[in-house]
Formats: sequence, structure tokens, C-alpha cells
Amino acid sequence: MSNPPTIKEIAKKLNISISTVSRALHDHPSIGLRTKMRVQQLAKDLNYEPNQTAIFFQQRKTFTLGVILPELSEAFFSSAISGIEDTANKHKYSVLLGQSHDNEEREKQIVETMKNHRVDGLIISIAKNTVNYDHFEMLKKYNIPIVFFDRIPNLPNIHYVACDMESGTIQAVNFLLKNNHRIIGMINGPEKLFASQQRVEGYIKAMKKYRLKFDPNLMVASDLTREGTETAMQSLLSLRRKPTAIVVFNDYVALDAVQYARHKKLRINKDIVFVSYSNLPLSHYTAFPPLASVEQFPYQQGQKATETLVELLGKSNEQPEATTYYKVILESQLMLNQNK
Amino acid sequence: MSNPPTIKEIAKKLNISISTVSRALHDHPSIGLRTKMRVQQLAKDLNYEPNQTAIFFQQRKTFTLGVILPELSEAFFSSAISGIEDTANKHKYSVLLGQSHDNEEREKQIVETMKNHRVDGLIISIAKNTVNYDHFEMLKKYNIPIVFFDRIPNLPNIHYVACDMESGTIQAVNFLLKNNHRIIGMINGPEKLFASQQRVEGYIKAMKKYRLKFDPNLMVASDLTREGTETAMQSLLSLRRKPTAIVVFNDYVALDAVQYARHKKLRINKDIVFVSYSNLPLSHYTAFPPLASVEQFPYQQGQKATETLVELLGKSNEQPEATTYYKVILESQLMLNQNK
DNA sequence: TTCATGTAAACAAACGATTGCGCGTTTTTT
DNA sequence: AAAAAACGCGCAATCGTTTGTTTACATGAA
Repeated sequence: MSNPPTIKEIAKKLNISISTVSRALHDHPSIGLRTKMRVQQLAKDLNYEPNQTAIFFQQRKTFTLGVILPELSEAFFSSAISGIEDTANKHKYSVLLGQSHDNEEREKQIVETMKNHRVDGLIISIAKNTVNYDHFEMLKKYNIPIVFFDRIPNLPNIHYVACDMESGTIQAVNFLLKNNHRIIGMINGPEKLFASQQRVEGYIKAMKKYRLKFDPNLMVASDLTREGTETAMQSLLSLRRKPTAIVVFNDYVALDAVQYARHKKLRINKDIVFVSYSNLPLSHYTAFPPLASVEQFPYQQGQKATETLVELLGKSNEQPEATTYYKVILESQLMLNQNK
Repeated sequence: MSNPPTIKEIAKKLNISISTVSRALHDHPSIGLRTKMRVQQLAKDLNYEPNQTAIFFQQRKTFTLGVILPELSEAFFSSAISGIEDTANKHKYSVLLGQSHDNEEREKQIVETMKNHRVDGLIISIAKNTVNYDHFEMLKKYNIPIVFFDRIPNLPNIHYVACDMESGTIQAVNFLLKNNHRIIGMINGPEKLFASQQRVEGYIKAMKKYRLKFDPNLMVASDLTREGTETAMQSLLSLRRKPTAIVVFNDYVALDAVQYARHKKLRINKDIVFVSYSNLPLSHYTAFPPLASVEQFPYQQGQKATETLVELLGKSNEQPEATTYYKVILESQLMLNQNK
């Protein structure tokens, strides 16, 4: 018999019924001590392991969390998935993984796959150009909860975990102002992103506090490609009021921006300084690191998102329709990069 | 009816049998065109999706690959998982993820979980101090194939994908020799690792080719901690024949080694040069990058491992015991880090 | 003795889908 | 026109487990 043992086999060998075996293995009170022991002993001897697929099927629960991320190889997301996996594991959940490659079609398809796999819930950071959210809405009908994190869709009733970029941006701009920069540029990301809007808000608030006027010319957007960033830099550097400091959307963009500045013979941290939002580990090892970075704690975001989802899954059994929506906000934090 | 529709429902509504519905949806030839159409139409209208958990259960196949990696947040592994996910997806497989955190106990427990989930196969890069392989052997009984990659256990009959470090090491040492270095140190990893042994081999072969004698003092090991690396550096730098170049086990170790050297007032790339094995992306952005790195192609390793596993899974249906063991070797390759 | 109570175990349905087999009806063959 | 083949579909078992209900027996009280 090469097949894994089943409770049926145990039942037959002990000449008792299947249900008795099942109950014995679960320490059900209505089973006598004698048979309970005999069953448990034999189960151990046979190396019995319950067939989870059968249980999943029967219980309509898979103890599996679906996770959909844009790009697994990006440091930010790989930290996040690490936090997710750790937390899921702690709560006895497994993680089913998919990467959208920032492609809406693929995202949809993965959602479909995960739904068919009957994951208990989903954790999603959406593709950057997803504009249609039907595939998320649809899951509500199937009672599969979603917790979004970091990249969250613009939808009314959703659960999410995110890092507040406004506070970090305020800290960043404050830091620059304190260091006597007065003309501070910003290279932001796509305007649609909530995170972009928060950066703008933070920037403006910080400036206001110093009673400085907001100059819209200092605010440019990049589509996050190298070319987009170069165009952005170009427009900033060609201003009459040329910035002495630039706050950049993220580390990847910052690397391009720094390179562009160096190409233009600007001395980094002298003629111009950069502050960024960190995605890269070890960015303090880089040759021309941003002076400071706003840390977004991806690992913690992953943790929180998972904890939220697990809690949601626990509750769903109690009151079916007590839907309060979780909005967990982590504070971002400015970190100075001490030069090595 | 909030529950997802089933073929049973379809059958009832159309007043036909369940089996007919099932066959109609699979385009079975024994179903008439008329009913086939009616079924397919209704299925579409009801938004019918087959319950995968039921199918998994019935078919004893989950179309899921288990993946166990030491640390998801490390760049090397996050690239690998990216390759794995992409390839699995292409072949209609899903990915169930676990991270061992280089902990043998945890690794065992994850293997157990994955077995119970009835994954069809496993892709594993083992924890660095796993010495007992029983949990892997055990899977053979359950007919769950494993493909190891990068970090492979010392077992006779296994499938694996790995990067040949010997050739890369030869290239690295050759490169240094051509640049007139004659005293070349090596900071290697734990001796048990196959990858460490390959590095030694490569080093010795390259030296032999140049008819240079192998000086064992130039070969030291680090346990991959900062302290271990510093001890290693110390012993190299205190040699009478002091190396002018050092080949370092990996980028993380290299960062520590470089820092130690700088601390000792050595000028990087002048007094001493480093060559490393790359784990970090963008290492050319770092302040004092190794002159060159041996690339190990983690994404491709992931791809290959997945393709191998998928092939294995396809075959297992044909001839149960035609066990040839796949040993896929990718060539590592030296990449020069052009300074920016 | 008889009826209620309690205990230990068996029975059987259900979860959703697949599939070998069989059976009636129509079509083809001779 | 009768026998054979083809078609179209239903029956029922199966995968492994859980769980509500029932049954058998023993024990105690009335």
C-alpha cells in the first residue's frame, strides 16, 4: 500500500466505524477512553496524516492566504512578503503567491486563480496602472475578504494597511528647511496614486508652517521610468529659482535623478541634495546616497496586513455583517543616512 | 443563494443529470450539441466556476508547487522566487510559499505543512545548517518530487539546479591574474557547502594554469557573520605575503570585508581589490563596489528549477519508475562592475 | 419489572466534481 | 425488416473527512 493511510483504513483494521475514528482523533468526549487510545496508537503507527485537501473541501476553508504583489524581486515587496509569510505561519495559514508584474490583466487572472483555489482571504498591493476594480469587488460576493496594503485602490469600503507618507514628507521637508534649504523641489509619482497625493500634502504643509509660499513649478511628476525622471530633473534644473534640494518619490527614481545631476556636473550633497523614500536596503552603501530617506517599513506593513486579515477571518464566523473597515496607518519616518 | 453555483444546480435547472453537465462543460463528445450549448450558456449566466478544492480532492492533484527558501527578503532569493512564480504560472501551477529562516526545525515543519496541503512537488533551497535530511527523504514515500536549487543537500539521488561556481571562480581568479595580481586571497564560506568547495577548486585550478603555487594561508573561511569576516580579513592582512586582491564568498561578506579594509586605511581598488559573488542588485551603485562579481543568475535558476519540476510532474504519470535524476548546471559568469 | 437516563459507537448524508458502465433511442447496415 | 452500430444521456461509485442523528446496551431509579 503506497498510498497514504486514511481513517477508513484505521477503521477497518480496528473493526470500528469511520466516524468513531474521526472523533477519536479529535478527542471527542463521546468516544471511550479505550478505543480512543487504540485509534490514536494505530494512527501514530501508520504515520497517519489527515488529507488536507479533503478537509479543505469539506470545511470550505483552506487556511490559505492569497498574496498578490507587483514585483517579488523588488526589495520593498520582498520584505513585505517576508513579513506576511512569517505572520501567516504564526497563525497556521499558508501563503499562495502571485505577482502581477504591474499588469492589470495578469492581476485579474491571478485573482481568478486564487478565487478558484478558494483562498480564505487575500492580501494585495495593486498593479500601478490598475484602473478597473471589478475583479476586487467581485470577491465580495464570494465572501473572500481583501486587505490591501501600500498600493491601495481608490474604493470606498475596503480594508487596508498603509504607511502615511504625509508625515514622512513633512519630516523630510522640515529637515531640509532646517538645513537652510529654501527652494525645495519634488519629483513625485503618478498623480493618481494616493501615496503621491500624500506627498504633495506633506510638502505643502511643511512649507506653510515655515510661512513659505508654495511654488507649483517645483513640483514635477515622473512616471517612474528613467526617461520620465530625467525629464522631471531637466524641468527642475531649468527653473529660474533652481532648487538646492529635491525630494524624490522613491529610491529607484532617486538613483536616476542623482545620476542625471552628476551628469550635469552638479556635486551631490553640495550643489544639490536629495531626500528619498526608501525601497532599497543598504542604500547607505551606495556611492551617492540621498541625505535621508523616509522609511516605509515594508516588513511591518506585511505583518499588519496579515494580522488584520486573520482577524477578519476569525470574525467572519461570528457576525456575518458587522462590517467595519480596517484602516491601519503606520507612520513613516525620516532616517538620516550617515555616510560611511 | 449566496453560495457559488455548482454543477448540481445547473443540472437541476436544466433537468438533466450532473454527469451530463460535467461532460458538457468539458466538451465531451458523447454529449449532444444542443444540451452542450444549453449547459455552457447557463454556466456562463450563473457565473459558474468549478470548485477547485473539490477537483483537487478528487484528482489527487493540486496544481500547486511548494517553494521553501531560507530568506525571502534577500535579493538572491527574491529574484529566484520571481523566476519560480513566473514559470509556475506559465504552466498553470500555483506557488505555495514558505521561508525557513535558515532554521532546520522550521524547515521540517514547513515540509510537513506542504505535504499535508498535498502540493504536487517542491522546490527547495535548504537552510544553511540543515544536517538531517530525513524530512526530504520521507517525501519520496509520498511520491512528491523535490527539485533543489542553489543550496543543495549532500544526498545521492536528487534532482537539482545549481550554478557552477568553479567556472566563475576560475574566471575571477584569471581576471585578477591578468591584472597582475599574484597574491590572491580568498574568503570562503562554510566548508560543508558544496558551493564553497567549488570555489576552492576553481581557485586552485586557475592558479595551477598560471603555474603558481597554492598557498593555503591565502584561503580563509568566514561563517558569513560580520565578526567571522573581520577575523578572516585580519588573518589575511597579517600575512607576510599580503594579498593584493581578495575573492570574497558573496556580496554581503564583501561589504563587511571592504569596510574592514577601509577601516585599516587601505585604499579600495588601489592597495587592494575585491572580487565577489553577486547577491545584491545594483551593487555597482555601492560606494566601493567589488571590481567584478560572479553572477549566479537567481532568476534563471528559479526558472530552470520550476521547469524541471513541471517536467518531472508530467512524466510521473507515464513510467512510475523511470527515475533519472536531473542535475542542471548553469554556468556562473564574471561581470565587471563598470564604475559610475 | 419497567421506564428513564447516560454512554459508546454506528449510520448516513454531505461537500463538488469526475468517470466507467449501462440503457434506451435513433440511425445505419445488410 | 431485422440486426448492428452509434448516439445521448443517466446511474452510481469514488475521493477522505466531518458531523447530526440514531441505535444498542448498560446502569440506575421508581
